[in-house]
Amino acid sequence: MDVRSICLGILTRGEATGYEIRKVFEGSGFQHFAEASFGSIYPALSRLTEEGLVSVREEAQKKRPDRKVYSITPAGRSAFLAGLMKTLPEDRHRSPFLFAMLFSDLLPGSRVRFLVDDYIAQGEQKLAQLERKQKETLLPGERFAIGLGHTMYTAMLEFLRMHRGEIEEQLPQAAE
Amino acid sequence: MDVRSICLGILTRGEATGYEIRKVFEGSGFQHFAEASFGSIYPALSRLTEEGLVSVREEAQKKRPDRKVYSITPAGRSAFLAGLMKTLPEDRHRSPFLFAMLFSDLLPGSRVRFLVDDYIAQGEQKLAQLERKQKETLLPGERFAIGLGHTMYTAMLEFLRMHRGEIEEQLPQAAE
DNA sequence: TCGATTTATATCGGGCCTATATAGGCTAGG
DNA sequence: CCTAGCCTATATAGGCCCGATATAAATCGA
Repeated sequence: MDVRSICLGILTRGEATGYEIRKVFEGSGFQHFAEASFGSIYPALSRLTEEGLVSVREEAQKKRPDRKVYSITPAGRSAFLAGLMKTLPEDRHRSPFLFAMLFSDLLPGSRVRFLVDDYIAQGEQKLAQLERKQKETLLPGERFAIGLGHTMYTAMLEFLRMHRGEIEEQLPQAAE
Repeated sequence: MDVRSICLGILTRGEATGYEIRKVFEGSGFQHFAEASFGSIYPALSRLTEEGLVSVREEAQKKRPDRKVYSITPAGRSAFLAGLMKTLPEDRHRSPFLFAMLFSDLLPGSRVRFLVDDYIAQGEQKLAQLERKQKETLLPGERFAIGLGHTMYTAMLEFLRMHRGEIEEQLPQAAE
């Protein structure tokens, strides 16, 4: 989803600063389907303000950068929901790990084993994070999204443990 | 993975045109972890040629645009493998569908049901495609990547069928 | 006490995608 | 038989987004 919609979506739940919007998707168990960087959030909020879809309240703090608290306007809420009524873009998944595994026959067996170990460890961390999140009070949609992530990471880890041997067993012609 | 590496990777398996590189990831069962558009492939191949990592052979066809067939050079092969030996970037997954589900409480129930139906249908198509691909002769790494995709899509579909009720049951305050 | 982390905004360069342009051949349906 | 749409094939421009960097002070931990 584009960063504009991400910002509007967060703001439907209450006012927030750019910094806070970023943190919602940072280490919070949502990264498996949406995220946005500062470099895109701040320009997006500026443009949304120009267009009247959000409003700003500047809290000039003593000796700190001005805290700009954004709120969604009625026009912004309409635009956000209108966006969700149009055809959604397709999912996009990028996995440098799986791409690398495509060429496991060209890599030293030790490298393949390391990459698999590392990927499993990362998956376990994300699973633990999702489980922590599941204990919090969540909206139905949030519970659903977290639950789906949990299911998929669990299935992924099981597959990795079951099938890693198929790419780690080096064929004779490949050098170790 | 960056487009440069994707191009080099394909070319380790044999020469190809930009058009053919694109097609490898188009409807071929690999889209769930890697893809690249023409708009990035052609510039990437030009730069790789300048850098000596690939070489071109121009086949001037009668009344057709020149077919530029690219081959990887020894330097290109080294650079590609060196890239796979460095720390890999993390996976990045974007799902406008799951993002929209986060706001299922703000949407009409009919819209939520439509989106879920559509997403399930798409998932079934991808699963069928992966199963067709599994019947082909594949390298171990390819079989592994396709198998993992199959496992995850299967788990995803099961979750969707089991839990869709949790977001489709509208709470009283939400309008239909 | 001093360094690291956190809060907080902003910009620049670069990478990648979408849409568009060009152009002729093939194929299926009317 | 014609023609519309798709396939092959390369290329560019505009725009979106990310990563890195800059700035600046407060707070927390060793």
